[in-house]
Amino acid sequence: MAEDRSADARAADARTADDRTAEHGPRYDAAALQAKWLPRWDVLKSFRTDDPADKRPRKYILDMFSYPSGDLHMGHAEAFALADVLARYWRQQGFNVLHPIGWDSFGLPAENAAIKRGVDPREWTYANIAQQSASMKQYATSVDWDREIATSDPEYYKWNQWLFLKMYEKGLAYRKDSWVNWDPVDQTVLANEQVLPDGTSDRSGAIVVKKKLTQWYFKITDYADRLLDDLNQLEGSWPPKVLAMQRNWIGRSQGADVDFVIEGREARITVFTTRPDTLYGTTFMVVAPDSDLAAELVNGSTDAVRTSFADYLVQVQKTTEIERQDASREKTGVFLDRFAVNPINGERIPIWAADYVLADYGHGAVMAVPAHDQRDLDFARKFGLPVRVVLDTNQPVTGAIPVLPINPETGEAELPDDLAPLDPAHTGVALTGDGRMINSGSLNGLSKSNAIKRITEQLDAAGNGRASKNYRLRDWLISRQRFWGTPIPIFHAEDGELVPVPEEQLPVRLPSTEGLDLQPKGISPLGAADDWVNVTLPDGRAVRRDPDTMDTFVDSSWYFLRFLSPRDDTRAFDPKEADKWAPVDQYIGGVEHAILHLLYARFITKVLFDLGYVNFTEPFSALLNQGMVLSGGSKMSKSRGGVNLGDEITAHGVDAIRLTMVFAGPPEDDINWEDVSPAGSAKFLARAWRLAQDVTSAPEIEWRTGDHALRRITHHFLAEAPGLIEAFKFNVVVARLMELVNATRKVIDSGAGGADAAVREATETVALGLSLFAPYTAEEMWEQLGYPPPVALYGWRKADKTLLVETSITAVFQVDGKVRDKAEVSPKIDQADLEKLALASAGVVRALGDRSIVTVIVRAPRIVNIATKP
RNA sequence: GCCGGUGUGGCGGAAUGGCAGACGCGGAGCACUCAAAAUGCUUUGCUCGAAAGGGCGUGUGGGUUCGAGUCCCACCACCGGCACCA
Repeated sequence: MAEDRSADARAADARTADDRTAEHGPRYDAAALQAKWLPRWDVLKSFRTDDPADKRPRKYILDMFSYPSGDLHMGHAEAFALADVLARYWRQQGFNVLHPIGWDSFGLPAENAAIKRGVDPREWTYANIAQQSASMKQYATSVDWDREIATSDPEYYKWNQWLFLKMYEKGLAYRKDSWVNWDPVDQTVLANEQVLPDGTSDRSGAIVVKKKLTQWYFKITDYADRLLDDLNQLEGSWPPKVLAMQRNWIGRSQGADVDFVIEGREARITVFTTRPDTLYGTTFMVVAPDSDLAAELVNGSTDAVRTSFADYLVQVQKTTEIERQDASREKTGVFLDRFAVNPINGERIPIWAADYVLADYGHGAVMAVPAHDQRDLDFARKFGLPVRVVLDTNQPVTGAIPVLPINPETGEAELPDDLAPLDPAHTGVALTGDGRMINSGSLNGLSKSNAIKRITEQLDAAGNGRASKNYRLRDWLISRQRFWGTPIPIFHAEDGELVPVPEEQLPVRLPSTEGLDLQPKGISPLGAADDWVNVTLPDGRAVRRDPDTMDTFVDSSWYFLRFLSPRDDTRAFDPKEADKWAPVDQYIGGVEHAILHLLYARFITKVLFDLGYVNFTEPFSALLNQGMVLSGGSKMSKSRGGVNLGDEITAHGVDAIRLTMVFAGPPEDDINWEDVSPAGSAKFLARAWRLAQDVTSAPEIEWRTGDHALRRITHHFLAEAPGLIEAFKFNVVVARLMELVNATRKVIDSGAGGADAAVREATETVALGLSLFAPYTAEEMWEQLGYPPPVALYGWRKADKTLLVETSITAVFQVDGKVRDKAEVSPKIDQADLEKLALASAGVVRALGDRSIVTVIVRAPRIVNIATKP
């Protein structure tokens, strides 16, 4: 083996060995660096952004603020490391960067902990905030601590109440009595967005039940179209997944409302359908059994129907949400012995009640077209209802309108022979594809989309239908029957009148918990705070305060604006500051908020736009979803154990943990902590740090005199890194830094030594680059190199273009696409010379053998490919 | 079922249509050491071969191209979201 090694390598072996025994120099000590720099940075306050005269361009970099439920964990460590890279990067690029921090400090965990320990939620919350902010400072996030906010401060939640009142004025906050999601463990209502797909609460994990209650709602459905359409603006700067999830959640369907006359009922029943083209194929109607409509229709029916319906309703209400959503479940239903009239052909169709129709979507009733809708077909086959095909899916959509065979007896088009085998009545498979209309009067021959257009016009003209849209999105239920939240600023008069709390009386502060039982019991604990809840108005009326608190997602729906003027006690935020800084240029957070928080924040931003407080309609111009940190393949949490951030920091140092987070892979990807090496990161940091120890030249040294090859590597790094950062390829930047460190090490050990100018230049570049990821190490290096702190405020250096020009290039010679030889050539070599060189090279000659050349592709100076045949 | 995403060494991952596997982890060997740790150096896709040098190789199958991890078509697998939403 030893024979293969170069003389240089052996010399290096010997030298490093000697150095180590001889020197006993200082060792890299992460804990010591943290202890040294943290207090100094505290004094410097380098990341304040409050100078109104600052003329630099601005960037607003924000990570989703954290819930102070304990100390920081690995998930925070990843998110904050990533966001901090961007904040520090843009600062280096000459931007005035706003990177604030705050605490989403209202909510159930504080309240539950308070109940458990018998203390005020305030104590628990603010103790946690103190602990987390200390950890965050140690973690060296480059934030402006002067702008720190906590949503549980009255100075903050006052403005939640202000926002509520504004929305109330505009009719966007309203009360209604409705079926709501009820969490039986936390004893509070939940928004739809907080119910997981398996029907459990996202907080407590309890199976959510339905309860009929009067609650406060925000009218987010008024904004459904804008929330959906404006997603197009975010295309390319938000993750496709989040855009898809939001679109899905809003769930807009286009179609038509169709009015059906009901026998024995004055008012018509309107149904929503996305397939008005199939109106001729409607053979029955279905209403949701739990709708008011069903109850009313049953009332007007026979005793027998009333009995069977009552039984059915009991059965339906016993069904859990989870069972109900199972599409493979057998269809159930009862005939109501009532009839509707199809407006297009006057046909009399029976009305059924069945739980596959939902009371709170559309109008709670559907026109059933079994031939072209699978659910209707399943129902029709179960209960022996007729199936009529009105769209021939065998016919091509384009081309001449086919001539349809007419049955002379009925005068109707017959099912074409080739369609008969597909008859849904027999196959049980609905025909949902496109084709040509049949059995549909004036629609015959039209394609699906043309028929939809035509029939909608016809219905509209006749006054019994119109184009219509429906949404999956529901209004946002914001009341919570819990203590630790923003009180809703409304008085209830005895006659039921709602009296908004006058703005000048805000904030409506939470009372002391003294004497209050916070134990969840289904009604808000605030209702029992007699002194607080009972108020006499100036006009002498005795009123009661609304005892509920707001969903904490109200707090987080506008907090990014509060950071802009965090101490302003005259308004929620200063619109002038909003003009300057907002919207957020880069938002960073977990994908778990893809719908909840992001949808609400987008909604409130649009409301504030409509109210004239901001001049933009989307709060977050770009979004990055960091992955999760996993341990043993599953998400880490306090209950499940896993890796503890504090322990990791103690073992490897803050810088090594931060570096590990960014080096692990692309930011969006999950990190399996077992797959990465914080010890390896620490080793690299020590290597980088040692470079600064070894530099012996003074800061004034002339770069140009240094090692040329190393200078080229340095300047390639300077040229390449910014693009990589902006593409979020932090891991690649770290890799390039490692290469730069390795190259510098080599020059020190086996080249010009620590006095070389290029060694200083490279080491300074390492410090500047490293300051994005490992602030302590970078700061220490910077000081060692002879500069005052903070390294974070030194600008990025421009690459010297003359050093980027290649002087020699490795040309690759291929035969039939396989590399057979290489040669060092001038970048200016011309095509003919390169071809000659290739054809003459030993590797090419050997590979060619006696094969004959078909073509030679030359792309000077990089590649020659010779295509051959035997 | 619909929508979004991802498939590259033992592992994390890199690669404007032009040398696949940068950088790191892990492994192997060596140096230093009484020894170990730490550190440094060398090496490391699989495979045939003593070597020189071959063959294979980016989920599968096709296609475009002188040339495909990258572009196109059709699949497969996995992850995530939605789903009796008319």
